[in-house]
Amino acid sequence: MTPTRQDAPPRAARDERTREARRDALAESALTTLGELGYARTSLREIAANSEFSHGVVHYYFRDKTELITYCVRYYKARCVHRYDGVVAESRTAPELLIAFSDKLVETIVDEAPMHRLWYDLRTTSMFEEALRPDVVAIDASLQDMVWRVVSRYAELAGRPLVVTPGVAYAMLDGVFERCLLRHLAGERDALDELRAAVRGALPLLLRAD
Amino acid sequence: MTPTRQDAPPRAARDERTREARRDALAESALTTLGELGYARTSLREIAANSEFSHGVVHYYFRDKTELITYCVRYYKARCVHRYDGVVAESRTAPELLIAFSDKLVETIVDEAPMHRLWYDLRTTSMFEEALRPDVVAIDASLQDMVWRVVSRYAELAGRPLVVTPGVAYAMLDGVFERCLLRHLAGERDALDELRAAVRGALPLLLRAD
DNA sequence: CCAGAGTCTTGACGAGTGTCAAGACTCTGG
DNA sequence: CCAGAGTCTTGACACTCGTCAAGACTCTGG
Repeated sequence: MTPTRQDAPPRAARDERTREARRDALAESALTTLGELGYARTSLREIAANSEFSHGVVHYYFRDKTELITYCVRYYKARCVHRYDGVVAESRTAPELLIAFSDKLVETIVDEAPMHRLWYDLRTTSMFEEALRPDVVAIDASLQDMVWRVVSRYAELAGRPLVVTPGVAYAMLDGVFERCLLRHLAGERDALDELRAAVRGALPLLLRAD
Repeated sequence: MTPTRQDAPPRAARDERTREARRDALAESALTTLGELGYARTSLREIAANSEFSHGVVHYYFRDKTELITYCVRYYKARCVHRYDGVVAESRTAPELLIAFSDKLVETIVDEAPMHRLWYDLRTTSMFEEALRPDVVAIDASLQDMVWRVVSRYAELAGRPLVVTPGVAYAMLDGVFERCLLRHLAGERDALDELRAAVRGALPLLLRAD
């Protein structure tokens, strides 16, 4: 066998890597577009216009629109489900974690509002389109775990047990977050402060009364 | 002046009433269609197909699609915001109200699932389309009031004050409800029982510890 | 340098959309 | 019974969409 140079891998392998890079680039452009327009109004031409390619190239890297969207959804998930792990790891007391977590929520609702509304859009759309449901359910479960890591660590630091299930804890916090996102997008000034206050007030309620 | 017969009002008045009846009939058909397909995939032809009229008639009674949708949204609101008033009026103790309210939530999530997912669809869509936002915000406020009537009456019967604002109480319950709706639509059997249990477990948390 | 595989652009297609105009139908006042 | 206002249907329009085929461009192995 002819030995291959290590810094020049065989053709197929290199192609596979650039191919993956192209798919990721298209996914980035797609996510930008989806965050601006929403699922229903996002067209392949608009996605391509937000990329460096023309509209036909999408079908060169993805079988159809559904495959692109699915790829985007998974791409998105991989990027966001560990958003609060730092908060969990670095907080030393329960009040400290409460403050860091609520601040982080406010930060992300400001910095990543389009991605958040896209997620709610996809989740709602999955109530009508079964094709989206498996991926949405998987992400929802990941988000529930993410919240549970925060909440259970909070309880641990507080030295008091939780009185809610992971599902209910996630649903409650998510409800608060979604409502504040809507109000923030509607331009309500105090939405952010209320989110912070709401979370700081709500988390202690999930602990057994001492 | 020639007196008009009381059981035969002038032409214009009668026309106005039948015109209103037509608009309501179209709104009913539109809501059915919207609940089945969602906001984005509902077309005027599909709405007309679910009515006794042809597709052109929509523009005879509504200026454009937006006016029809707006009319539908308000029509929907008027029908649903007093859903739990009976529960509030008839319950005599806090535990009784808790049971009646949670049962009613389960009942409506089963019987009116399409309308509920439509509401979430509209609310999410309003994050992208400003035209929908005023009506959505108004309905959201009505729903918050609706929940607050339940929750505050519950606190009153329990003889303990609430420790959350109306907005947070609504957001938390709505989050639990939305999550269970999604799971119910996904065919998860225990979604309904979990909704019931979640609400019965959650409402007491909103009262000051005794 | 050149053939050929790989990559990307362009333009077309059929289906579906909101909108509207022209005309057919219906009902009623005189 | 008839004219005309009111109501509804039909068919067309301009447009956008996902998809795909034909060809142009790019890059590289030999």
